Amino acid sequence: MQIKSKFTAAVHILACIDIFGGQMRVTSDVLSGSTGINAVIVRNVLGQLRTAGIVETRQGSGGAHLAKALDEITLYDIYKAVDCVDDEGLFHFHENPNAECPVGRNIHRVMDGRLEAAQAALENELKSTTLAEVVADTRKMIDEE
Amino acid sequence: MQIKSKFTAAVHILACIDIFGGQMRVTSDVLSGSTGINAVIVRNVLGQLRTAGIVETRQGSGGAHLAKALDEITLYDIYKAVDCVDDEGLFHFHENPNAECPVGRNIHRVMDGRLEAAQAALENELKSTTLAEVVADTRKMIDEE
DNA sequence: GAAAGTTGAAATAAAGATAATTACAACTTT
DNA sequence: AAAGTTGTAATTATCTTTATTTCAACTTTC
Repeated sequence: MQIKSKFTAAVHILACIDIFGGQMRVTSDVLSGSTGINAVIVRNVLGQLRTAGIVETRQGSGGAHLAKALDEITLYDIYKAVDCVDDEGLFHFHENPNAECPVGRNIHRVMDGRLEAAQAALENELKSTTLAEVVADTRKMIDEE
Repeated sequence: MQIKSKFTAAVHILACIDIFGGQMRVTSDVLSGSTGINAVIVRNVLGQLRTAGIVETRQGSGGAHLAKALDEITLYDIYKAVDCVDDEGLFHFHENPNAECPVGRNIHRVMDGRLEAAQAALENELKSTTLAEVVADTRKMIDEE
């Protein structure tokens, strides 16, 4: 079980938009080349990031741009934007517990609060880093190569 | 994307073993009946819990028993036992980032530490509740019905 | 305004992961 | 010996994720 690669892909994409944005038009083809991800999938991710107000793209002209300052975009914003986790939550229950069984009909409620707390802990951690840090670290690594 | 239901299933199973253990032989069939999960899958989960030293089962005789005190089993122990998350970690990277691209060949390293921290936050939260609490809450809910 | 290049989006296919099912040998108890 | 159970392997089904194909709508440039 893994959180879908769309999340890390989105971070990769945003880093590229910032780092290459000055030098070239960062099209879905360019991003596909850097990430190894199919260009249509890249466009889907960009679409979700656009809906979330994180990037700007336009039909025809080509080239994505950040819609916010790097330090105003957290990893959590990206994670939310690409829908890593739906409304059901990160944890999954089996659909058919037996309502005849006293444990079966209560276990969900007993667990819910605790699982939400665990998910919140993960998400809070993601809120604590911004793209600014990620890009700064990436630039540093590139310089040190 | 969701953490596989084997985790919540395992918690359900363990709660049943404790709550019904006094009254009946808790076989994989009984557990299948309460959870709605196929009996073979239940046996697989029990096998993983046994390997982790959480339950005891024996061929032939039938009926699972807890191998530890309820307050010595945390949700994290169960989560680990059933292999919700493999060695690759909770977050998933696309396999083929372009090594020619300076971002492509560095982004993984940049993100790793932060993603591990997020995963650790989730796991620490799971460490903070024991089966004793889950079972106590379940019994309370049953009594209040 | 035509050509070239791009985005947005839908539909379909491929690949991978999760859960269910079938089948049966090994084991315990009665 | 019979009945019931576990452990395990093999297969199938279902669902999710990712890739691919296709094309209309849009911008820019010539």
